[in-house]
Amino acid sequence: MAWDTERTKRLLLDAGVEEFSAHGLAGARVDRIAAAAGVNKERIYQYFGNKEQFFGEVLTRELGIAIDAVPIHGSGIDAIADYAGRVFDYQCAHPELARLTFWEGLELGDPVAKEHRRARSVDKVDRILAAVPELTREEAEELLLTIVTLADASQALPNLDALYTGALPGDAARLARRRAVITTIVRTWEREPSRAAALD
Amino acid sequence: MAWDTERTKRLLLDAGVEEFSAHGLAGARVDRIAAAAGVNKERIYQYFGNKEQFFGEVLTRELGIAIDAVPIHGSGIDAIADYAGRVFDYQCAHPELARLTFWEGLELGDPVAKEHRRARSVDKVDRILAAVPELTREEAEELLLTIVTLADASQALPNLDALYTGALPGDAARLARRRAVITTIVRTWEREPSRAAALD
DNA sequence: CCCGCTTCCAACTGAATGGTTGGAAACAAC
DNA sequence: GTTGTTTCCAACCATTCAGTTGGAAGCGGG
Repeated sequence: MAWDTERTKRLLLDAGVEEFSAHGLAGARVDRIAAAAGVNKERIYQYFGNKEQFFGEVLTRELGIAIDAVPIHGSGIDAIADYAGRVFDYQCAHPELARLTFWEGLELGDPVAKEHRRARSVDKVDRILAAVPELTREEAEELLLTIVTLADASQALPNLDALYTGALPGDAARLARRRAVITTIVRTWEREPSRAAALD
Repeated sequence: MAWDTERTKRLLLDAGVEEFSAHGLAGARVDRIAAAAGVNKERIYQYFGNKEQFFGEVLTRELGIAIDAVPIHGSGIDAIADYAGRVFDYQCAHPELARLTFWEGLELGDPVAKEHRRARSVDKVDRILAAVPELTREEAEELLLTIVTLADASQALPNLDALYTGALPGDAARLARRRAVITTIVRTWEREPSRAAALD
């Protein structure tokens, strides 16, 4: 077979998603990633520098895929509620992503590729504002943060779920209920004149 | 000085809070904990078994303190909103706790001292139901989960905050706004006839 | 003051782990 | 088919880490 370095890189990134999602940056084992990818671990250092930089690449790739996969459509608060539901669905389908995001927050503090991701976030906020012009920018920011936090947490923190609802992991009815809670919360964003007052 | 094993244990637990909160279970270093406590690390194994059990003790103690520190008072949804605000304040004052909770969710999956904590959660839900009898048990559970998730996340995940609001860490005005968002969300729980319908 | 018991620790160990290296094999150009 | 370059890997290395051990020092009881 001919050289196919892109394939090798992709194999490593795929294995990295699994490993980092499961164990985080400190807990991940470079040897395991290489073995799962069927590639020598030296390749990781050659292609990506070191473990931490590699983690950054993994996270950046997954985040990029996710943000493109869930666009905002339509207008009105229901469009945002619909968006929130689809964010939730995406997280359910790709639970690694929420875990990666949380590992990043805990282990790194400062986000990787900060500028790039910040720009993307501003873009999302712009789209929310375009869909619901009544909101202030700050309200839209808080709304987006709330959506992402709740959707991510429901995937990444099964412990809270088990504790507060007694739910078993993978309970579909539970997931549907949680989804409904989130979309309902989003819809309240427009019906609350007191909200704006609270944000003086 | 006389023997004071309780003091030694407390020193270790205190140092454990710091270390585990900062680095998680996998990232924490037993040597660092012992050094910070001014105690030999062998004491950890003698008193607590191993690193993971010690982590469990640390988390259980902190959680116990926290749950007692923030009770539910009064009745009506405003009492719950007030409770949510105080949960938020407590998390701000003790940011280690949220991080410990998140580390647990990511690294352990299954909660430590599950039965005990589950019972305490049920008790909290009971108190919410007592304060707001119109809620179903499931609604109350979702409400509590939402409160805890949002309050914890705002402390444990500065990366999301930085990304979506561009806030610098430690911005007091930002914190106050976030607090208002959470209490406002709580208050919507009673005004939404559609919520019950959504939870068929 | 001595004896049994507990608390404490310096030093050690065995196993992983992140990262490196020297060279073999695949490839392209000529 | 020879040369130069790039991809790839087995084996290696230095370090770090969780956990152990053997014994010193503090303690209460007689």
